[in-house]
Amino acid sequence: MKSETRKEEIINTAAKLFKEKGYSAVTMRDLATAMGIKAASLYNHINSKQDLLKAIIISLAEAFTQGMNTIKTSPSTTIDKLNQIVELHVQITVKNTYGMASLNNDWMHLEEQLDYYLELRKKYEKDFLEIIKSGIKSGEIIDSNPEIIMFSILSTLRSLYLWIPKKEDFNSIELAKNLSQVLLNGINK
Amino acid sequence: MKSETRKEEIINTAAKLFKEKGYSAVTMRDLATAMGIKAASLYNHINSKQDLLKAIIISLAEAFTQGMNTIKTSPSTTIDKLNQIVELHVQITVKNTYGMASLNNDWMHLEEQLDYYLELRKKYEKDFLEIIKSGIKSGEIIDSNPEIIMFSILSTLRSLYLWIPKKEDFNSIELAKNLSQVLLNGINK
DNA sequence: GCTTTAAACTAACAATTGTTAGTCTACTTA
DNA sequence: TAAGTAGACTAACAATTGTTAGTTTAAAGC
Repeated sequence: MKSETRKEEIINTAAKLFKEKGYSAVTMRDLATAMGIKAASLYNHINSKQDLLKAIIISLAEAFTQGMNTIKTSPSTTIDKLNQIVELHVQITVKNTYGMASLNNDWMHLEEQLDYYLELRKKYEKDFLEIIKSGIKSGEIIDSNPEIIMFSILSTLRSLYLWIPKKEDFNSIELAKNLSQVLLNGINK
Repeated sequence: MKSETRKEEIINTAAKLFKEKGYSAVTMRDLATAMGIKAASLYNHINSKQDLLKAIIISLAEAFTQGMNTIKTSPSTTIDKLNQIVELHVQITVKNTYGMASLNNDWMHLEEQLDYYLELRKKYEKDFLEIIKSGIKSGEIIDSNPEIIMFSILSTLRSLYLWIPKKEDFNSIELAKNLSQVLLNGINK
């Protein structure tokens, strides 16, 4: 049984660098330096640069897919489902802030896995839109353009990685509550 | 007097490619191919790859700065100022969808101009936050965390380039109106 | 104490990168 | 018609890229 800890250390360091400069601008020598070793040594643990990106992005995309599946099949109101979606994004982003940058900005550099990623994303947005549409139908949310509603919420949630602070005392429950309030009820008094 | 048209054609093509793959992943040979010429020929018109990024980003950043200056000194209510900010983003994004991708994702690859860009961005966010805070003080908008309110609105506006359609019949006034409605009044009925 | 193994190293590779120098071609203008 | 110019070209460069091969080191397990 192979211990994965060193490999995971490399993946996490890679995610951090990818967030700072983007996948394409990070060289294997950059990554090695950040790990305190030589570039060639990386290959005792990983197969390729490409594989790092895949490891970072696909696991995140699958976490979102799984979360959405739970939410959409739950017997909740539309408003509550939207709250759960906010919580899902906050929770995943807090756990992997660096990786979220790659998911948002470097997915196009996936190669064999690109089609799979696009499938997952398409499905996620379809499910999201379905929830909004059914909320409009039931009269729970305003009868505005559903695409614009989704776009507005999703843009904010996808940008969370840029804003979520690194401090330890940070309260993710509080943030999710606050965010739901603003996203669902607006700010106009 | 040098005619700028060919140079601008190159800049626009570069912006388009930068949106698709990011600045670092686009080679000068990619750009040349997209222009239908050889890489070396590009240098009859431009100084460097770096200069292309600078030309794309800085002009946009300055447009936002100028727009914000107009808005913040106007004698409007907070709600109206926020409406004007939405309009500003929609208008600039419609005019330069490709460039907005670089502004959002490739600013860190600016070199000499990086500090200047960061200054402009910092100032913009400070002005934005000031508008929100004064709206809370005056009781126009809800007394929630101002950073979260700004983050929520700004994330949506900064992601517009990903969603705004390319079709000619697209109505940007309508989009701005719709977006303001959702961002300010929320979606909860 | 011997063997195995995880994890580092040096050296090198072929391909790709941004860029420069110098040249040719075809309009435009005097 | 001659001169100038905008804009393309070929050829080449030095540096950097991801990656491989083969070797050394030091700790763990028998």
